[in-house]
Amino acid sequence: MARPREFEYETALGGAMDIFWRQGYRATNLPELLDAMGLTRGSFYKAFGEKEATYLQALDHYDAKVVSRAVEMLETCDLETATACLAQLFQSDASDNRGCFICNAMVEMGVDNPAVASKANAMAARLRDAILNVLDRFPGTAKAANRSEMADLILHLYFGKQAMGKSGGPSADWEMRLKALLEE
Amino acid sequence: MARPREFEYETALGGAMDIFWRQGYRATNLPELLDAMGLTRGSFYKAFGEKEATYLQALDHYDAKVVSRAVEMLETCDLETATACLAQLFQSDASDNRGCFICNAMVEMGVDNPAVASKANAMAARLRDAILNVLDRFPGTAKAANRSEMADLILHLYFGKQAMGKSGGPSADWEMRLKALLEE
DNA sequence: AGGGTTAGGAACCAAATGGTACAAAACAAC
DNA sequence: GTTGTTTTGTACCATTTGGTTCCTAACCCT
Repeated sequence: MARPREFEYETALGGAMDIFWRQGYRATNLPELLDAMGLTRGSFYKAFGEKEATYLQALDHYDAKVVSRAVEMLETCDLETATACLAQLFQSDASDNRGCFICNAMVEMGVDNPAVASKANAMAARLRDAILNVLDRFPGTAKAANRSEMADLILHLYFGKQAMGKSGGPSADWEMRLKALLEE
Repeated sequence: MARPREFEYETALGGAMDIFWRQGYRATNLPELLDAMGLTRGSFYKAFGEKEATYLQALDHYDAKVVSRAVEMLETCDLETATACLAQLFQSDASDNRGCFICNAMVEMGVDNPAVASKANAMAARLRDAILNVLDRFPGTAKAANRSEMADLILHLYFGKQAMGKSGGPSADWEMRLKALLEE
């Protein structure tokens, strides 16, 4: 029918997610973005449209890949490793301090880009629900009355840690902290 | 001796702080910055040098004005209002969701600008010490053994709240939360 | 093999970017 | 008022920005 593309859409989108995640939207110019995606201008604009649309798609990709994996991890963890699982959420899993894409997007784009804010809020809500799910499945982990509050608290701690981590300050043992927080 | 300047340095710097705080570094272009500072190009470059140097100075200004005021507030609050004072830290004091300049700077510039990261970390440490000071002055507010941990926890909650606030998600009653956290 | 269709890539573009040059203007000292 | 010094504002600049054009290449189908 026609010439087939020489790249995989998902792979290229993954590259876009990586660089937007690490550098943010405005700090990433087109040449850098194209390089990260392994594309040339022509194919990029044909397949992805504009830079901003690609950023939105990168957020969706983050939702589908990274957030979903975290949610799944929290849904399948067992009693013994509950706090460890929650703590795993906190440790940044990359050598560079890319932090959390949701947090980065909220801070950089949240104010004047409703589409970004909406997606970011939705992902944060997913995370909150998954945390609450852990607390609900293991009644010992928190007082029944305010499990919902506790989930929100942990979510806020998570965002705080991710934000502060980007400037490379001192880090902490979050498993111990969460254990102390939940076992009172 | 010579022609006097027609603007007040501090006032202009305050304007720079405001717009960098609200919009971030990269999202603020020179015309916007000049407008916010009430300056024209000529006087700006004579008095402030480059855009980046102005950003650094704006951070110092934030330290001297905003952070210092918060620290002072925490140092002078009394027992009855301890949690209220801490909670006051959390409420964003502006109509636009500008969040916290320290948090914004960490997320936007922390990774690839060591000067920004250093200043931001120093301000965060000041905030942490002031929180710890409150906990120390009022032994009832937290278990003695881990007051330092608790201060760090509250600081992280603060950053989390400020980061998430920028995307305008649902907010919460932080005075009640802090009270619950400290009175266990 | 040829036609139809889409991908790829380089050249190109207008606009916006941060930063500079320089002449006019406003003051102080004399 | 003249001189010396610094501010101010405009015009200007090179570079970078995101985005488009358009021609060629590659593939499928018949």
